[in-house]
Amino acid sequence: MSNQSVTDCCAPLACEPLSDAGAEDLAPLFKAVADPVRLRLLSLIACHEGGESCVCDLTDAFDVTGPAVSYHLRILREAGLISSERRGTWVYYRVNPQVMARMSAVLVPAPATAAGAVA
Amino acid sequence: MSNQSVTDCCAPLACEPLSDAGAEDLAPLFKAVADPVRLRLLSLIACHEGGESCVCDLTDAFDVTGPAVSYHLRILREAGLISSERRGTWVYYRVNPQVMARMSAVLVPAPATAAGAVA
DNA sequence: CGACTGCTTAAGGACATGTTTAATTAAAGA
DNA sequence: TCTTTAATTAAACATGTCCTTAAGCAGTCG
Repeated sequence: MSNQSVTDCCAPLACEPLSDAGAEDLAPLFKAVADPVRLRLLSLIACHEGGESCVCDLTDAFDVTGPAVSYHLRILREAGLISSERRGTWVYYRVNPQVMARMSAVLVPAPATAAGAVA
Repeated sequence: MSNQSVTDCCAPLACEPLSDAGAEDLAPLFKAVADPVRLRLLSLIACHEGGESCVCDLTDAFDVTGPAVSYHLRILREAGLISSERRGTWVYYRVNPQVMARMSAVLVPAPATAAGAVA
């Protein structure tokens, strides 16, 4: 009830027609995820022990140069999907599960005509 | 058990590190959805009575030219998110719920350390 | 301080996206 | 067949995306 603005701005696409504003709001999130490198980065961070990952780990994990990794992390960060924290020399990233949940919820297919579905 | 290749090629991002192949496979799906016009198209089709929608309805529904709608529908179709069928003069589109479900499932946040989660 | 590691920013260019107008195909009807 | 409506395709152009190399900034350690 508190932070519904983050977790559910929009009903699932299949429930009610998405408004123009809702679409403009949602599209950048999916755009951030619409890249193989960023999908893997997101996954690596999410799966990493403690739920966070150092950039150096990410850079080592696949065949992408340092600046490219930085670039993609910035895209994800600016979209709100991940957040960064510097601790000493290293920078750690962790995913924002609320945003992931919101994206996931929006894509859920038609709710199988469950009880009480009015819209 | 039958068509798992469609519905769950990849575990949720937060469950196990996405492979390179998995990322290349998934990215085009999100790319297709990473546009405000396409998000609204998808939503309009999914919500429309009977689960399908004529192109003319879609064109009328918002401020986009015919060719632009055709372009975006093609992107969605080639990504496998929707399919088209011509009936007489009109062409009807409907969404493919399996693909939606797959995308939704991949984005689901960490499974709350449920029982038996081995990955 | 000075050199070093970790990461980000900047500038550049190759390639992809999304829009427009004009032309084209597909079906229906007089 | 000729017109009309529905929808797609083609060509052209403006923007955006993502990579690379080179430079910059933030910390650590000797």
